[in-house]
Amino acid sequence: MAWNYGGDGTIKGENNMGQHYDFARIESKWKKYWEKEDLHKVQMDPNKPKYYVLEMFPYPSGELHMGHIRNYSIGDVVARFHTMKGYNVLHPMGWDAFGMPAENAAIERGIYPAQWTSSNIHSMHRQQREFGLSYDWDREVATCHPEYYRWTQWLFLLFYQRGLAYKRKAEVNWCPSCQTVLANEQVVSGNCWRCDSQVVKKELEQWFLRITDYAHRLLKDLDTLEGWPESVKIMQANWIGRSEGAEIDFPVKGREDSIKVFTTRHDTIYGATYMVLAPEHPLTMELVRGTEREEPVRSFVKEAIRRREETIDPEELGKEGIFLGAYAINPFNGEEIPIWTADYVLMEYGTGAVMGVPAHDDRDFEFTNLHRIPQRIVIMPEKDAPVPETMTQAYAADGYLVNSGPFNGLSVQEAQEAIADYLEEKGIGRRAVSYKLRDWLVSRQRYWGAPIPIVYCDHCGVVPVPMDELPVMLPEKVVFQPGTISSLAHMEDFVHTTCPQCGGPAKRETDTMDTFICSSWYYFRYADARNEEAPFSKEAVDYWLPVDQYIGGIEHAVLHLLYSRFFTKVLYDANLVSCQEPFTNLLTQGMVIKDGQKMSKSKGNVVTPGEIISKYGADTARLFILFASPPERDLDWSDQGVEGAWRFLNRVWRLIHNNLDIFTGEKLKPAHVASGADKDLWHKLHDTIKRVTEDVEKRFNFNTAISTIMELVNQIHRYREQLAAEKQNTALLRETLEKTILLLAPFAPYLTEELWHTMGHKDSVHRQKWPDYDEKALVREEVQIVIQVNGKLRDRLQVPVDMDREELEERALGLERIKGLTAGKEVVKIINVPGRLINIVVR
RNA sequence: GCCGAAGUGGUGGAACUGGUAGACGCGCUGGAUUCAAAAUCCAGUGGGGGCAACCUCGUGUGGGUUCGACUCCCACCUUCGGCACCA
Repeated sequence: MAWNYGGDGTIKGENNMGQHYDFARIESKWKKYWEKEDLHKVQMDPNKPKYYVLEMFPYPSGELHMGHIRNYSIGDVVARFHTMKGYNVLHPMGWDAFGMPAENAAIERGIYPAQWTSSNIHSMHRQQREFGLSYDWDREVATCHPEYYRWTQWLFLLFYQRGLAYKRKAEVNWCPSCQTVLANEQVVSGNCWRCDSQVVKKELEQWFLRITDYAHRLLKDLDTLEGWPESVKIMQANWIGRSEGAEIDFPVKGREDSIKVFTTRHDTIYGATYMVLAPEHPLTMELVRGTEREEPVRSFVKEAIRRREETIDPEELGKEGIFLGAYAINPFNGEEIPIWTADYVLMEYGTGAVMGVPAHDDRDFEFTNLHRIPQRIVIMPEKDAPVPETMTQAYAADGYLVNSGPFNGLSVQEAQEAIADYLEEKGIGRRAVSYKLRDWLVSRQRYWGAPIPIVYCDHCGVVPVPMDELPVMLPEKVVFQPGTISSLAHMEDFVHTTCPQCGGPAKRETDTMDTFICSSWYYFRYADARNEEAPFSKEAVDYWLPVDQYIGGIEHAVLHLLYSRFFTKVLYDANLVSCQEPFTNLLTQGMVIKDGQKMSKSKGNVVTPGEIISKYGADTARLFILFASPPERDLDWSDQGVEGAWRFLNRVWRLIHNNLDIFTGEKLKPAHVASGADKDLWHKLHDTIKRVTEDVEKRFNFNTAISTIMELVNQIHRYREQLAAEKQNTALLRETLEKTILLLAPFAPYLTEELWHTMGHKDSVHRQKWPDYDEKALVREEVQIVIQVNGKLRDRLQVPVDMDREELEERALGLERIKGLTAGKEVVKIINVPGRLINIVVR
């Protein structure tokens, strides 16, 4: 495709109109130049405002895909733009390098995970360089390197010291295919987030991080994240799931115990006709012990738990339950209500016990219908309305209390206050808040992860590895063991160790950490990536953090993004960082799709970055991706669209090369803008600068930024073609062409660098200042006014901007077409939007 | 079921604060250039009507507010995402 070129980059031959620019030569030339010049290396500089732009680091799967390229192209424009704007820009890249695929590859191909990962990193790193991404490679990190995971382990111990890491036996999510446990966030509609297998429940002793301690702050601080999409904040808020309500103690008849329930509808307390305990609730078996119901209840509980270990299809779960033969006493009216156990009550939420109010809760309504438990209406939508005998569905909305003793007549809101006050006065309950968020399960029964730095000693029990003995090295030469136990557990050399406290024999923890821990702090490490004394220095993170602009996929809305916020708050509390939120602005990019579907090998619709780069080069690929749609939306891949981007860049190339005479010869004087065509071009240039600046800076609408530059290029072409050569203003043309190249530089870094030098400049285009626009150039002398009659467009007028209102209206009314439309009618009023339109309202 | 986002030409998308709907690109049609092609350049391109000037309809559907609505309000439909026995 690229032939017929001279060594100096110009096109040879008589007709140079028809050829394409030699992207391959240009891109390899400038790539080397930039690397030699360390163009993208950054250091702390207190004299410059900092800007930290970050793309979510990738898992090193082996090859970049278009989603990556989109992610990096967006980040690169933001980085380059801010550099040109005078910021000290941190733009790093690294590898989320622990995780399952490396183990699978190891088993399939007989290659160690470390080797496989490292070779993947190499090839992806090379591709990233080809794309001309402005990373400071000196800060590159990989989470699987001991120099990195040493500090991941250090942070785990920090959490441990602060009481935020603990081990407990719990019912946890187990993925049978990945052979490991999963955090709640990693179960998507009952399936494993990674392999989509159905997840089952298992009771295991596991490590947790106490994220629930931070539930309140994680929720509250969402309000401070003005630069985040509403949708992500809502998803996090729903995930944290705060509910306000009350805890109420129900004494058990004939016993000392009482049952504590959590409810958000304590106003319906007089409607409670039964009580339900979760099958695992400690009182469930206790209440039936030694009675004739012990056996049936035991088998019910067993069965309920067994069902959870098999399939979890909420649709199939009915409302099974069994009466325990015991009664609770409603502390408000002394009524005795039967106590049941049922599998629709979860031990993990609230108190594991609920009061059943069938008349005002859909689930309770269903349950009582099934098990013939009475219902009692205590809320009516209207005050003083007759209370019906029966109902066909529960009434869960607002209303007024009935059948509720002294609280009758109160509204739901009033009753909630009054009843909560009453509970607290009598000491039989209290206001309470409950969260859906659970502690973060971080143990993984996998080899390829950061070892949890804990040893178990027969004498001393659970002992953390001292921080100065880190890292606990992951042995690289692993032999994989099929089965349910991590391969690490089979490595005797790893397992057997000595106790750091007593020196006696001890065993290491053989579970590794969830890789989401590794990715919860990497953005801090970039600030000080080679620090061997600490995860990072306070000085470095205080200078660079928080991340000003974070860019990545929406799929991490409640995974990585929630965990990272949690980590940041813990590090803040430990006085290691000064920010409470890690990411000031968040951009969630859409997917890259083709033919209406996600690109995938099985569908055969994959376009690889490699093939695009060899056919068109990096600039074309980047330009197309940024032009085809705004970043948050899905991007429809189109081969013809790529062709369009390619054509445009060639058009820019020719625009410069066909005007070379302008850039050589004598130094040109400042532009004198005289003729109408000059003024139009001058205005267009400054209008373009303004619009591109705003599109990139405020709106991230790179598609419209690029289309605006295209319009400018089209206008320059027209100017050259329609004006006789001697009438063309070369000074204006030169300024226009130079600024066009500057505006395009963040989008097409290679081509613009080449053309910048072609124009005679010696320094890199990427070290230039972003062009300013001249307010004077934006002021038009004439404007087009739209003339409407009754809101319909009927004519247009070209008038001086300063024409006064009366004259303008007179002119409008005098237009032939308007006269025809207003003849014989009464002009009711005239709307005048200055500089835009006149609307004549007639009757 | 609950929460959220989005529906605009043949197509990707634009219209930023209620003020010219369809910028820019793709595709298509016609023309220039060429022996011919590729490449490039120019012109046209929402539907219907008219020789034309123009008229008329048109932003998922139905209402409403307004001089004026893709934009605001109400109801609904479709698609996509999140949550889902959370008391």
